[in-house]
Amino acid sequence: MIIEAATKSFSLFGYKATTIDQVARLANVGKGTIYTFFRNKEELFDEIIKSLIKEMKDTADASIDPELSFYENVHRALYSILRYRKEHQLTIKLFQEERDMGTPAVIDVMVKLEQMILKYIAEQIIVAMEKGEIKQCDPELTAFVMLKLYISLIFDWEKTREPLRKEQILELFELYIFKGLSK
Amino acid sequence: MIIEAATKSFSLFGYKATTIDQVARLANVGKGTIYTFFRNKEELFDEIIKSLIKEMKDTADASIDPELSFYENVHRALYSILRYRKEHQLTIKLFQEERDMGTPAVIDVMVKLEQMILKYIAEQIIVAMEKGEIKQCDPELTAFVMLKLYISLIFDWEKTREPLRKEQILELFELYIFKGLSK
DNA sequence: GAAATGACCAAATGGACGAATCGGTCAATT
DNA sequence: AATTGACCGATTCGTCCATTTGGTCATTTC
Repeated sequence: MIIEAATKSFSLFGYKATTIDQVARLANVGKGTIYTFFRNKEELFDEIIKSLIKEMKDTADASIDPELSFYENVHRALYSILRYRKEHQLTIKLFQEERDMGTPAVIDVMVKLEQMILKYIAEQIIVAMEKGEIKQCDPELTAFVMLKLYISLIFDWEKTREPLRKEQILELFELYIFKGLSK
Repeated sequence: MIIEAATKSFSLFGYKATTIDQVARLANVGKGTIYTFFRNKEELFDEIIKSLIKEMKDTADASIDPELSFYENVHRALYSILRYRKEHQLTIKLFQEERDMGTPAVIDVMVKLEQMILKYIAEQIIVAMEKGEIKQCDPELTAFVMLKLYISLIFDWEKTREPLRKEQILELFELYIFKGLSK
């Protein structure tokens, strides 16, 4: 009940604007009860983020299709993960709070989230290299480049221009990262 | 004298923290004098940014060597332009002010700066396509991807990891954008 | 007697409001 | 005709103090 109430409140109001009193009220428990299960507000927050990360990972895993090529699978996994930022209440709120207020606890969590995504991609890259599907490269750096390219295409491009369609993003991803511009 | 004093003050204190009184004092003129040459604070600022842009353009032009390949020239031009952000007092200050305070006038200017860079790269890309050096692609979008990749490699990567050397960046740029990861 | 509770505390936050500072004007001066 | 700084309204700053916040713990509950 506490986790459910806290998730709802964090999603609606963000980390800073969520008070323990409110979570206790929403969860129909006394305030002290929360502190028998969580050492403090941040630990409660971390617990919720832990399930969020698990959920994202599962979604990404589910989006991968062994029949398809590596680059298409990376595209699918990345796309499904990054859709969270745009469509899930909690991640939207946290993303805004990080940008607008710079709440330290939120920054911490967003860094963790990015690290998890990078680790996930890097693992896929290592497998693809072992299979001989792609050239030898630094997995960490390649994952970083892929993620940044995606974020640019999905979030930054839309700030000033017409949003790109899903297939367009796939094409661009293929063109720039896999095939290369050289003739 | 006014422009010189204003440039110094903007570089040292940023846009918001620079007062017209201070510029007048530094320039050894009365405050009213400034308003006979510039309609307001923002116009004075824009004038200074105009010379900054010209300076950046000249530096980029100078860094291009017709003997070298297209991708190496793009790398050189981008690298020299982006070095401004790291080494020039004024751009450093403005970059910080945009990130930390979100001063509207500064955001405006930084958007203009980015547009100028994108336009510059797009022009280079169009020429390279005409020469048949690279595949057909959307110049605007390609310029966008190149710039974002560069910014990621030069600024974002360094936030949490060992900075990349110049040659490393060149190699990565070649690998991801030009050759592609596919075998 | 273990778990739950809410009154309680120190610390952080947020208005309220007067003082100070800001960008910009303009009559007086050079 | 060009320059100036006193001056103006608007915004920001600093300093209160009342309120709220995260967290504790003696008391109550089952």
